[in-house]
Amino acid sequence: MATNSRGPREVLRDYLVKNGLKTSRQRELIADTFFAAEGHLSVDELLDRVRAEDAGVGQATIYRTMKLLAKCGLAEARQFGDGHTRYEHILGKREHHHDHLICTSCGTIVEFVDAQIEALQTRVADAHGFTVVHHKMELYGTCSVCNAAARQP
Amino acid sequence: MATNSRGPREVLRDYLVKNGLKTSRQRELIADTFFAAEGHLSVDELLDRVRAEDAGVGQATIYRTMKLLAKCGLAEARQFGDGHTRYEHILGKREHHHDHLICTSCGTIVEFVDAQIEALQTRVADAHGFTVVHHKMELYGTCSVCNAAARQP
DNA sequence: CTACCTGCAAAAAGTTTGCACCCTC
DNA sequence: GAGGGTGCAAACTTTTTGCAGGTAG
Repeated sequence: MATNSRGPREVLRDYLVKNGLKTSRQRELIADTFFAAEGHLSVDELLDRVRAEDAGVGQATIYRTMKLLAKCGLAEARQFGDGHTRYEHILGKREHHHDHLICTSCGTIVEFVDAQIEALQTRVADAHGFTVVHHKMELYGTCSVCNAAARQP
Repeated sequence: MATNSRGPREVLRDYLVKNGLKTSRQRELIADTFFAAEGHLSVDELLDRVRAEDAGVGQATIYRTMKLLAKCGLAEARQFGDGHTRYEHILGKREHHHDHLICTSCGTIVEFVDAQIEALQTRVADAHGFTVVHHKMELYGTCSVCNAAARQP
């Protein structure tokens, strides 16, 4: 139960210790910067923000650290097809996994969870002999504001 | 009504003529090879198959032709996060939308549709005032073969 | 002091583009 | 015959890797 209250830094440290790895100024800075940011950062964006704090950080370190964060369950890589890998933070979201509603008109992104859908996904996977580890679901359309605007221009 | 019975070659030709472009041996070979194959080919795979027929085809031609097929609504590019762009044929699948189960171990991709999930997606969207136009759902995990292999190495 | 970690730069990997020649229309 | 199409190779982009030197434990 105390386990659930650990923050990113603690989860990272535990993982490092457990695997004989070391903490470093850069790793903590990158993790902090990543978790301080909203939503889905590309490696470029993250690098910019990290360098605003410490201009000496190399891009290779960002790549290496993000893979590390992904391995210890703190981050997840996402591909939106624009050629840039983006990372999303998922700490504490394991039980509260979320999906996305994306407004193609104004760009608003709403997160949601639907237990019934999750259950059905598992059922579908079972039917095909798959064991699902994670999933992505994105619903694209127009939000209420844009819908209203379209009706009364 | 005759419109719906046009095959890929006809759709492609129409598009070319309409846009002042030209047919070519390579374009038809690539389109034929692509449509003769089962779903989700990477550019590499497609290039191999095309070269089995005509070893002289350049990879740039594959890239250019696939973009062309995407433009005329015959194919759709997809990114499953393994660093390879894959194309899926969508002719006649407009009404038969489907989602994907992806094996992170061997790369197998299974298509599925689940009406209940689709219905629930609409319900969720409604609850947030969204009107969904299209969506993407990908379930990542391990397929039955890889599950079995993992249990008995 | 012994790994591990970092920054740099070179290397990979995937995709695009410039160019001279070829082929449709 | 003119303008698009092709193959080749070079250019680009994004990510990975090799190395020499730095640093945590």
